[in-house]
Amino acid sequence: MAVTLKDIAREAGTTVMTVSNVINGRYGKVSQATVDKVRAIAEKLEYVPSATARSLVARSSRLVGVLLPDSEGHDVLVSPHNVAVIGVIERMLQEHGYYVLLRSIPSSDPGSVTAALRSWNLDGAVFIGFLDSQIRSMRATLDTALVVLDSYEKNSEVMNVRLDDRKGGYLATRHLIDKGHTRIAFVGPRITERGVVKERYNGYRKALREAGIEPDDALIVATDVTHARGIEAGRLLIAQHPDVTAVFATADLLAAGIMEGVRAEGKDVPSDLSVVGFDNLDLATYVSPQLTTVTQDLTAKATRAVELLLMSMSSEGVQTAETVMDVQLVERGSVRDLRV
Amino acid sequence: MAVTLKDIAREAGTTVMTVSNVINGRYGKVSQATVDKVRAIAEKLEYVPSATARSLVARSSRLVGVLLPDSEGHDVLVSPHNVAVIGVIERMLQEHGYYVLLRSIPSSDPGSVTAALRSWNLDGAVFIGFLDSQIRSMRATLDTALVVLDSYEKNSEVMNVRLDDRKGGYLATRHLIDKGHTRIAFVGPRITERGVVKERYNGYRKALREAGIEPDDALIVATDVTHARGIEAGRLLIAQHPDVTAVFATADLLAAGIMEGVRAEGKDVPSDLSVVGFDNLDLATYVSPQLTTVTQDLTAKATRAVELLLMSMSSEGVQTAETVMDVQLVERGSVRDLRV
DNA sequence: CCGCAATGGTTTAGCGTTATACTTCGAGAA
DNA sequence: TTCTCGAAGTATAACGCTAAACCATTGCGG
Repeated sequence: MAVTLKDIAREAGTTVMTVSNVINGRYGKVSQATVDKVRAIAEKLEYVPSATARSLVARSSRLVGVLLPDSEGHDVLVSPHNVAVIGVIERMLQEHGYYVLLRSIPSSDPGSVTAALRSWNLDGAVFIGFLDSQIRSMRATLDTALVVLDSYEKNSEVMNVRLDDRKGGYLATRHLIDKGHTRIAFVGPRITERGVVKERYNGYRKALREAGIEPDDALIVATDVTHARGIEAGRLLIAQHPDVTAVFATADLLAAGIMEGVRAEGKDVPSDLSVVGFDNLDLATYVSPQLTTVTQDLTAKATRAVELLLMSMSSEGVQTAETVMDVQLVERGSVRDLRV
Repeated sequence: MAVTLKDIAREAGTTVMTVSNVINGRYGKVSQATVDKVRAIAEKLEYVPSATARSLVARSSRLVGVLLPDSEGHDVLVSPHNVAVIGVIERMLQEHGYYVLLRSIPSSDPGSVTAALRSWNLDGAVFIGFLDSQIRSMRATLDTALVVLDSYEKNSEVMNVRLDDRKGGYLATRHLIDKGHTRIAFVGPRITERGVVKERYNGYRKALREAGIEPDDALIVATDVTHARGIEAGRLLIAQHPDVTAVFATADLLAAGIMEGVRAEGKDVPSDLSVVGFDNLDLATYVSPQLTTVTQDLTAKATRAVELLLMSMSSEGVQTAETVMDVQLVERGSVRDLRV
């Protein structure tokens, strides 16, 4: 039995409404004496207002849904990247008096789960790592302030915060070119019509073109983003592309695998093959040589997402459809300078 | 404006109560015709019951708090280990119709934040990765079903699910002994009065003793659990303990660092030094040689925690004070067999 | 054709809050 | 003296839902 306003009112010999006024600091209508008495009693009884009752009358729950694709025990929540983002989001929202409802969404029928969420009268929601089709289906059932992370849909309906992946791809490739490389492979998931990979690929092409190098489709290795597949890719490059001196991998996991694959073929990184990754996971500093990679400021990204959400919730009429976060190259030891 | 029972009732020409009965499948009191009509309308209007209103009357929120220590951007939520656990917990609770309220708790004054959580009338809570003092302070302000993960307090008040760390330490050390090692170092955080490290250390001692080897305090290296510190530890071992042929590290991160430190000194794993880790992170298979390590079944652990919580919430009067999860050794490539 | 039960509802009240309108009391202005 | 006004409350209703008690109509055995 939680303590309610009623309990305090009874003990203070006043009405529920007066107690409510005191608790909420609406002192205009209450004498100092009453304020003090009520406060003392509330303190003594360890009163905590009921969030459910409040949301009911306020038509606002102070609840923000953070939704992730359900990955059957792997992938998205597990990605260190997203985890850090969630941590920052939670802390920021907490600071602003919001609570985070964490929810994994099965890839089949995402709409049904979002419908369930609607029952909580969310003030806002953050979607992390969803496909565009899923976003649409979820958006349809969930009607709140919304910020999406890392979507590539040109959907002006939702606010989106994403990386400048193209620049990332450009930076990585450009760096390799600057170090004298000309035969540069691209290793990543299959390139689709639009999306992260496509953007990174575009950056890669741009850097090549700028340097007067014609992109060669034979140097594209499509593979899953896992360490094991990285190893395969590394071996394959060594075995079948002796002319290739450098690789741009779209993920550190892949890059780390490639490094190992190269070693498995009796060659070495960076002397026989230079590698640049993407993400700057902790892992990048655990491997040896340490991985040169493209990094993003996760905190900045999460912060931006929350800022947008907060603005949108306070309905200050935001219309920043898309925020593109900057990206940087971190030079470490996995690239060889061919010019010396 | 969310659709309410009232809206449906109006459209169906009946009362709110009847609609409520239909929605909740209490068909005893309703004619088939009415059931069909109401359902059709509810469907059409995309009615979703208000969770807040329901919790208010039901005195149960279907909400479970998952609380983590606030780590200022690092440590606990970030630990891949906990992340996986949270994922499993969320999924299981979701299956049982519960929602997860994720909350990071500042180490200073944990009680104040838990008080805030009380406002949500949580049905249950899971504490992950807290110190005993924090657990006590939080327990005091939060009055729900509770399961704690990885506590070492002998606190029969709360249900606790933890690893068999002692066995882990034993298994790791025993394995090294079986492979012919006798000078075995212990690398981990400082050993405290009680806790994870102490347990693992006890297992280490037990294995040594059993083999007739007297534990030598000189072989204990106390250090933080980071990759960088692992490197230092590895170098130190090579430089100052040439007689040591094997190490048990209490964390994979540390073990991976040690392997690199060894290499930095121009030596090799496992030929010059054998290494066994603990945790079986993904990382363990990314390093080369792959790391022999102690593994736990995270899914089983999370599952057990949720089972206990569910039982406790349905107040079936559980009193399993402590569940100790089993642990296993995974043999990979970081241990040399000295007997051959 | 009365009484009684089943069928299919409706009404009332209450969960813990808050917004809004209304009351009471005393003091100062007209 | 009456009128007005501010201070300090109180009373009522509403948020969306459910439990529980309360009708109304029909059908049927006695």
